[in-house]
Amino acid sequence: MTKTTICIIDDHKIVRQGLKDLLEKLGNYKIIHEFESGADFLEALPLENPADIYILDYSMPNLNGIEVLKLLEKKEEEYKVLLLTQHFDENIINEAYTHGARGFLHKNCTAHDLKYAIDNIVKIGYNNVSEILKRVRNYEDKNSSNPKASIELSDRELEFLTLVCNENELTYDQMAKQMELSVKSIDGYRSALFDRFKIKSKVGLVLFSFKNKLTEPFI
Amino acid sequence: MTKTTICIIDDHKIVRQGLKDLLEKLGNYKIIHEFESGADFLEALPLENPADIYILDYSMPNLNGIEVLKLLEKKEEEYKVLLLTQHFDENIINEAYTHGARGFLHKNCTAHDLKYAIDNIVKIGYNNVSEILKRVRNYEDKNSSNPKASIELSDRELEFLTLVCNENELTYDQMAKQMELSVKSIDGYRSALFDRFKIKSKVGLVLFSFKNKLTEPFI
DNA sequence: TTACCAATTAGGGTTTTTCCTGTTTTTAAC
DNA sequence: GTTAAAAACAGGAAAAACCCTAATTGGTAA
Repeated sequence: MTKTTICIIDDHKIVRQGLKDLLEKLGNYKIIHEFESGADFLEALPLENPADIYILDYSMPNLNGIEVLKLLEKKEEEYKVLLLTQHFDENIINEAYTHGARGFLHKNCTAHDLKYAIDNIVKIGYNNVSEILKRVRNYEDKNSSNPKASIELSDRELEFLTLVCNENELTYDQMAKQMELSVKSIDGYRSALFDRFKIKSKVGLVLFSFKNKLTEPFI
Repeated sequence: MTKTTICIIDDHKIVRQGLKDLLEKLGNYKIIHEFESGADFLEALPLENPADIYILDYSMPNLNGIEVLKLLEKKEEEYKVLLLTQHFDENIINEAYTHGARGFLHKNCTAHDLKYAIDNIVKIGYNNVSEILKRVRNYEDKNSSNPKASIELSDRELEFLTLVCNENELTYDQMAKQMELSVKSIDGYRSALFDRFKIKSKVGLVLFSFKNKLTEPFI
């Protein structure tokens, strides 16, 4: 019986090791590739001997799992990706599925869950077709009326945003002094980001920044 | 040669598995206990055969690593704890050390880092004494002038805080309507929380709430 | 009953934020 | 150099946030 071949993309050595061990104990699985970042993985494509399934971590520095999925979508080859996450987040699941993820698992799942998901994906293509369809539909609905904000930030914008999200609770006046700008320039940055992010308050800036990991989280 | 005995406390099976595998491959280490939550671990104390070192995950549901450390401090027995974290956070490191952690590692460390830290802790008691002292001193300084805020919240306060941290970016006026209170009552809640949390702005409320996980994070 | 506490409401003030419509200065491109 | 785009700056006004002090209400403990 040929074994299911697997590729793991996760920045944590320990997680890679754990998965490897777990899977090989389950038998019938063989890890044939490992990458410690999304960038490394993408660079290595197309693989000479593709794996049957790609286990991809969501939270990685630089490129997170969703971003990797988006880039994979553009490739000609098909990659069956099972996304692994630390926390359970509806939005991430929805977005992952709309960008081609075949399944979704929490890192705290049992060996049985993992086996079940992998086998389903390899055999049927998806872990749970009806759930995926539901989520993709919902997510696209929401997005059509609310087009994705651009989150390209200039150095200066990032500096401003960092000050806004800073625990010192600076006023725009104080930010102006720190950035050696007039309050009016700060107001310009504020206004520009409000427009781009479709928000309407300082708190909105903080929430958006956290949600999109634009500034260093301290949590 | 007797092996160094280890206890692992981590809510993720995969991480436990990975650590176990990694350590046993390094030789000279033996995992003798595993717990999947801080609560389980604390309940099992005192252990019949204590481990030489306790590898504790920071981010766990219910009780995080710091909270576990705080409860361990009250015990008579001594537990040499090496704290593992996902993200690198100065505050967590500082707080962990002030509450008795012997060492600190990022989950993405190498097997060598892990081995080095464990051996140091078992032999010397601490991973890096001078760094720890520095951090503990700094942290206590900050805390003495800024005593810990009380984070007991009434139902109504929590409701208010939830609205503040809500993505809808409500004004206090709108919150008043939703909570069926006058703006002045809302202002009362605001002011009370500002005092208790030693903050001075709406953004401060959001940051504090996230930091202390007072409201449901969406991140 | 009285005294007290917490939650709520009020009035009225200052500061900050937000939102306009502009102008000037810098930078980059041709 | 000219020109176009981006970044910085301005005045002013309305809204919201912030900060006092104090009164009212309702429950409850002495």
